[in-house]
Amino acid sequence: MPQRDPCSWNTIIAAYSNANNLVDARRLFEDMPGKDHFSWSTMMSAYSRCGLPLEALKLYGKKQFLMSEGVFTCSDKFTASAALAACAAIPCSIRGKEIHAHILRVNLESDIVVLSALTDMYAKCGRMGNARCVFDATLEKDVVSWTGMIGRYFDCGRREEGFKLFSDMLINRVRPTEFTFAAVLDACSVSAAEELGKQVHGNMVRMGIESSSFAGSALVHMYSKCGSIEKASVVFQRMPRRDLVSWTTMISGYAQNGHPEEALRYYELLLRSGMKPDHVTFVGVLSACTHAGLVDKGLEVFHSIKDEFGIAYTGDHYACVVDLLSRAGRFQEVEEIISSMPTKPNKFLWASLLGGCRIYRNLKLAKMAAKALFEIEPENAATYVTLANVYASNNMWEEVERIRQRMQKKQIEKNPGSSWIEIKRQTHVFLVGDKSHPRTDEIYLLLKKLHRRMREEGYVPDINYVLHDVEDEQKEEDLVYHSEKLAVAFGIIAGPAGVPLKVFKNLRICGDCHTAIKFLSRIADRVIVVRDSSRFHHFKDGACSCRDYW
DNA sequence: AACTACACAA
Repeated sequence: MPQRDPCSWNTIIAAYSNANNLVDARRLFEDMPGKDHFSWSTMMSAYSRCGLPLEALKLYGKKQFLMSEGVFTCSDKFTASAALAACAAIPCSIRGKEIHAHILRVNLESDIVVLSALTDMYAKCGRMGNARCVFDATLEKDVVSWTGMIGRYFDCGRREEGFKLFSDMLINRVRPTEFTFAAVLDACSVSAAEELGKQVHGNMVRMGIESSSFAGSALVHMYSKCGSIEKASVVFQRMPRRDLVSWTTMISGYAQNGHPEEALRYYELLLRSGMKPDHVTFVGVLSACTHAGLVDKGLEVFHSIKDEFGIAYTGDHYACVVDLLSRAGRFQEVEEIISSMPTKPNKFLWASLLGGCRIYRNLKLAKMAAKALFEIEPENAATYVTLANVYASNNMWEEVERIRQRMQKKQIEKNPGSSWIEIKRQTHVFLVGDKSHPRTDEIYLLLKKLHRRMREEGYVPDINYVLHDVEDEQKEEDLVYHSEKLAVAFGIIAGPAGVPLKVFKNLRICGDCHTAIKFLSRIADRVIVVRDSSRFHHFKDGACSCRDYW
């Protein structure tokens, strides 16, 4: 190679860094005579991007030392923001505060990018107050300053403040980018605020940025999570460029919304388009097989991950395949998979297994799964309740009582079940037996009336679910007033006619409610969608999209 | 050259 000037050294270091080839980038970096700011910041960013923020900070320390030796005469904003980004990747980093102090000393606090990085660092280290101070102190905020702060509010669940800031941003006439919309739409997805999401979609159309694959995927995701799979599909069809994320979003959306065959069809289309699926894609495909009860197809897909696509299994893949097998009662194969795993099963794998054991009353494996779960997350009430259910279904009532006592002693409280429904952009939340809603009288009257009709049509309340559900301690008559039934009844009363009712629940839907809502969908002639903690149920004409396989 | 970054089932 000919004699290289600093510029060509840097070019090659940057090329290696961009290819995430840290080894060669670092080798060149070490060999380079007269490293400048560019070399240092490029190397640091590469470490952060590859998940090695501590290495980035080590380099920053070295550079600081060289500065004190007089090698550098001035500080550099690029290096400073790279250092802040590294701190942001380390939760609770106190190094960030030191770097902040240094930035103030060398007068870099007027650079807008440094300020964004600083805001982000504080927020990601859990210091929302400090982050907001820096944000407020940023004069001439640009779209990145706004988007970053908005996103951080959503990250920590401060939804209202995030939306408020988004509207402030629009008032300040800062034009959002697809980054901004992605953050806002994600917040809509989490809370299933479809009306709001729709309005945001409208804004995007007006600004002409809905069709990029980045923002388009966020839209597909939002509509899927709100149970509007048709709208998700329309957005997907209209996207001029679809990347792997778009496809994966669509596949998972179909899987969750009770269209496993569509999910698998889109997986085939994806393969035919020549794109290569990644580890996330397979989570969606496997969950489609699980929901459809297509066990052998699922196993075929599972094996293809490694054999055909050469992708290493993740803990999530193992959890998916155990879910697939457990729901089908194929415990022999579950045991084989667990013993062949190179890593320790994660909590989701154990929870899936425990869930399957409840269906098939498999006490032996239930005990094993519960034991593992008690170690991983001793505070989780669901483990106790499910294990108690397995004992109950084996008529081992003393064991059930023992678990109850153990929970009491450890003061483990069950997560209260709640359901909610959005009507005219207002969210109405219900707890079991809730009488706090202003229209409680109408709701209870309607439920009583519907209950009588359901009985006439052959509905039998399933008292088993008094025990089986997480909301279990209710007496039989309380089944009628489970939160999901209250929300559905309110939807029938207050929701616009002819529009599907969409109810959301923080826990899994109760089995009796599942049966009852099937009847309700026919009697009230309504499409009722219930999104519970694990999936969607689309009820129509007395049947559910899950075909009772859940 | 730096800051914000869409997909995953329990």
